[in-house]
Amino acid sequence: MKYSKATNYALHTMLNLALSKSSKPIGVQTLAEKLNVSPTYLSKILTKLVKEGMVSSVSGANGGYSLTRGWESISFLDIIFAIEGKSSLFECGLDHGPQCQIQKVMLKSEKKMEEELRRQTLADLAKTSE
Amino acid sequence: MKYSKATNYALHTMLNLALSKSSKPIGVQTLAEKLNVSPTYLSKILTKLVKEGMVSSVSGANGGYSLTRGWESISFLDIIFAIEGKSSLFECGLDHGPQCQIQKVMLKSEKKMEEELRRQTLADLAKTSE
DNA sequence: TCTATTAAAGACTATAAGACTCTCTAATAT
DNA sequence: ATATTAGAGAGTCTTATAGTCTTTAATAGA
Ligand code: SF4
Ligand code: SF4
Repeated sequence: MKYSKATNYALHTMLNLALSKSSKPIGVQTLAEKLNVSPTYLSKILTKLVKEGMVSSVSGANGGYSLTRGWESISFLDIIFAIEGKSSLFECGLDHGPQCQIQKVMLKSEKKMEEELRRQTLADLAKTSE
Repeated sequence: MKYSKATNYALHTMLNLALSKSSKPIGVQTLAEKLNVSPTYLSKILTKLVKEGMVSSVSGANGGYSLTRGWESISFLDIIFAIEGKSSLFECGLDHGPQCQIQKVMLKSEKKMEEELRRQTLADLAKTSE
């Protein structure tokens, strides 16, 4: 069980966008170079972020990507969910009701991690990384 | 990012072993039937648990698997680590030193989950599941 | 000592998910 | 119009998971 590389790229890209003071959008070409990853691949990741409303994009010349207003409060969890999906890490396929302790424990521990990831915002990250 | 099925099987098998009052070891055949999984596959999972010292095995007629002494204090985390390995969920491959906030956050959140998983023992599970 | 039984090991196959690439279309600034 | 840039979709490559099959080692009991 590992985070996907896409999540890694997404986190770094969001940080790059947050650190860019420019008001101009940044092209995927530029962003991809910093991460040493192919532009077309990063493009798909960015599209997911756009669909979740954390990033806005503009096509055409001088187009590119930029963070949406309110970006400061975007959390690590938001970014991770955008890429990995929101479903639980543990799924047994069955449902043996409330007497099932296994799911209860697995779910609770997962929530603890999510809680922490929700607490960390992009603003925090940008502040300590600049 | 999902837990593997093997982890699921391991947790259920450990629970089954804990609930079995019999002092006789239980064969993989029997254990596999309960989970509806092939005996040879479950066997590999059990071997991992044996190697971690949580389960003891005896070959030959009337052989099988049983929990080792001290099983009550085995935690969910122990079982999960035995199957999934102990390495971090987030690995970027690089090391940009202490100013890297991304790793810091990811690692910390992971630890929160592990903390919770370490708190839950097999004894707790068996008690509330019998 | 022989045989049935059971775990362990290893090679192998199958399926699925992740990590891309390529090509084409749509939007937009100049 | 044209150049530039994002988006969408199909297709490929690689890796990890999931699982099978076969052989060997250990042990109980006849
Ligand atoms: S006991 Fe819980 S975890 Fe296990 S199969 Fe039933 S619902 Fe799933
Ligand atoms: S900044 Fe941190 S997470 Fe990103 S590549 Fe460097 S060490 Fe890894």
